[in-house]
Amino acid sequence: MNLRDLRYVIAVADHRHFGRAAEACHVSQPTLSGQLRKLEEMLGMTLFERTNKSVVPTQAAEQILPLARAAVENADAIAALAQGWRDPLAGSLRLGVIPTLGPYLMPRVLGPLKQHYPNLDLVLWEDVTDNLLSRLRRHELDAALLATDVMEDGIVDIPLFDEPFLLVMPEAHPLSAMEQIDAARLETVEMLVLADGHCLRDQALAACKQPGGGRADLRATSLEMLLNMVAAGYGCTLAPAVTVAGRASPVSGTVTRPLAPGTAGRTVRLAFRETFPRRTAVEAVAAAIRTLHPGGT
Amino acid sequence: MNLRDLRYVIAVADHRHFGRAAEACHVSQPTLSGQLRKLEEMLGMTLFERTNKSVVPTQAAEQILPLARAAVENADAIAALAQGWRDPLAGSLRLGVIPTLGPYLMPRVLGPLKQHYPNLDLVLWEDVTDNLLSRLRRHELDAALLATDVMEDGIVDIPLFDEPFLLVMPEAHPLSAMEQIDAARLETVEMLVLADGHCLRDQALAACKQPGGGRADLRATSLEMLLNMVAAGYGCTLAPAVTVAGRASPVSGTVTRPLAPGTAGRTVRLAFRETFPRRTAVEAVAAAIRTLHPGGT
DNA sequence: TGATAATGATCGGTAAAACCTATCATGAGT
DNA sequence: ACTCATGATAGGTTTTACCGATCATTATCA
Repeated sequence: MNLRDLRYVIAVADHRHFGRAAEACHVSQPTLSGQLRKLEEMLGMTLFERTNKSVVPTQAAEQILPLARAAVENADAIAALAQGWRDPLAGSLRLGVIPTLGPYLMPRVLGPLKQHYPNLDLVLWEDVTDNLLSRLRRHELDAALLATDVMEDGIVDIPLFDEPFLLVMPEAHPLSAMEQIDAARLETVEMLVLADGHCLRDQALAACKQPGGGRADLRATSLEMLLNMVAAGYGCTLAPAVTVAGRASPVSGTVTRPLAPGTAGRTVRLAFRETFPRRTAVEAVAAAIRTLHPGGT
Repeated sequence: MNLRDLRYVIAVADHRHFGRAAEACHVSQPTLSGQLRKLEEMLGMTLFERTNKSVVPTQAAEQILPLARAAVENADAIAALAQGWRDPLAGSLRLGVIPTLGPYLMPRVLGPLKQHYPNLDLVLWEDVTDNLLSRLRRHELDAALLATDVMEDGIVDIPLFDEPFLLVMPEAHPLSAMEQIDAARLETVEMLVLADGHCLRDQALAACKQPGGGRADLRATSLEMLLNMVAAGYGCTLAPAVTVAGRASPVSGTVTRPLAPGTAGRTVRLAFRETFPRRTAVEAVAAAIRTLHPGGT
C-alpha cells in the first residue's frame, strides 16, 4: 500500500468521478484507474461500485476512507513540519551554558539573536561543564557555551572570545591600593572559590597556585554569592571580566582590580557534536556572541 | 513521501542501527540507507545524526516520528479492515425487506444464516417496495427482498419462491363453508387491503378485480392490523401463504381458505444492483431462503 | 602497532512500478 | 444515427526501488 494510492482513493471518493479525480491528483485517468484497480486487488475487495453513470464507494471503502484521510493528513503534517525545519535557522536550538557565563552573557545575546533570526528558539540549560558535556553527548543539548578546552571525542568547538580574570577583594584589602595585580601578589591572597564542578573554581585555584582549594568552611554555588562573601570580608576571588563588565556598579563593599596582562583568564567556546546537522544555527549563535566582543579570538 | 520510507524511519529510530533496521524491514542495508537519504533530501533536513558508533534521531525527527507512526498505523488498520472484508461472506449486508414479508420470513432465515456464515451481519431495513428500491439505487441498501417484478435499470434479482394468496374472512362469512375459493367468487367479496405503497395492496385488488381500492374509511398499515379488521367483520382480505403458514393458530375470529390453484399469488425475489461487488453474499442469502422453500422457483 | 570486525556510505546494474498516449467498449442524450 | 462522456485496456517509456559488491572510517584486540 502506498500513500499515493490512498490519495487516489480519497480523490475518487470526493469527486465520484475518475477523470476529475485524476486531474486533482495530477495524473492521467488511466493511471488512476490502473492504480486503483491494483489497490483493490491487493486489498482483495472492491472499493467503488462503478457504472458509466456513477462511482460510489462501497461500505468497506466508507470504513477505509477516514483511515486513509488520517494517514494522508499525517503525511502532510510531516511535510509541513519538515518545511518548518528546512531553514536551519528555525526551530529550537537547545543551548547549554555554564553558570558563570549564562546570567551575564545571555541577556545581551538573546535580544539581537531573536532580532536576526526570529524563528530560532534558543532553549537554555544552565549547568556545570561536565553535565553539559554529558547532555551534549546524549543529544539532549545541541550546543554548549563553555569556558574550558574541550577534549571530548566527537565534540568540536568554536572559540568565541578570551576574557581576563579580575581580582575582587573587600574594600579594606591592602591590594586595593594597587592599580593592577601581578601573578606573584595573586598567590598571597586568601582566595575564595566556587563549589566543585565549576570550571572557574579550578581556573582560579590554578591562577593563584593554590591547588588545595580555598576555604573548606565556605561553599558558594553562584558567583553572586561568592562576591557577597568577598564583600563580607572573608577573602578575595577571581571573577571573569564578563561577570563584572556588565554591571552598573561593582558589588558594594568590594573593589575590583585587573591582573597584569596575560596572568589569568579563560576562553569562552561554543561546543557541539561534530555531527550536529544544523551547524548553521550554531555558527549564527557564535557569530552573535562574537559581535558583542569585537576584540575576541 | 512514501509509507515505506516512513517505516524505514521508524525502524531506524527503534533500532538505532541501520543494519538491524534494514533486516526488520526485509531490505538490504544499502537500500535502507539510500531511501533514507533520499527522504532526508526531499524533506530538506537531517533525520538522524550518524556516527560509526551511534545513530540518533534529530529533534526534528523526534517530532516527526509520532506522525509517522500514526500514518503507518492507519495504513495497517486499512490492511486489517480489508482483511476482514476479503471474505465476501463477512461484514455487514444491508438488506431491505417489505413489511408483508419481513416479520414472517426473516425470523426463520436469520438463525440458519448466522449459523452458516457467522461473520455475515445482516442489517435489516423494513419499508415498502418503492422506498427500498430508492435506497438500493442510492447505495443505502445492498439488497432487498421484494414481491414484485423489478423493472429497474441496473437492478437485477434472483427469484426465490412463489407463494399463493389465501383468503382470510370472518368466521361467520358464507364462503368459509367452501374448501377452496375460485376466482369468480373472489370478485364478490368485500375486500380489505393495506394502505398505499404496499405491493400486496395492488396485488390483492388486482386479484379481485377491484381497481378502485377497498374501503376508503379503513386504513391498515400492517398485515396484522388488517387481519384484526377481518376478525372484526369488516370484510375479507388476501394474505400471502408465508404470513399465515408460520402461525401456531389462525387469528381468532377468522377463517382461512386457499384459492383455486393459480388464481393469485406472488413471487418473492431478492433484488440488488447488478454492479454490487459482493454477489456471493447476496447469493448466500438467496440460497438460505430457498432452502426454507424447497418447492420454490 | 598492525590485524580484524563493525559501521554506514557509495557504485553499477537489474527488475519492478508508475506513468503516459492512444484506443476501446458501453451507455446517454440528441 | 450520431455525438459525447464514462471508465477500462494496451503498449511502451521513464522512474525508482532494490541488491550485491565494495569503500572509508573507526573501534577493538592481540
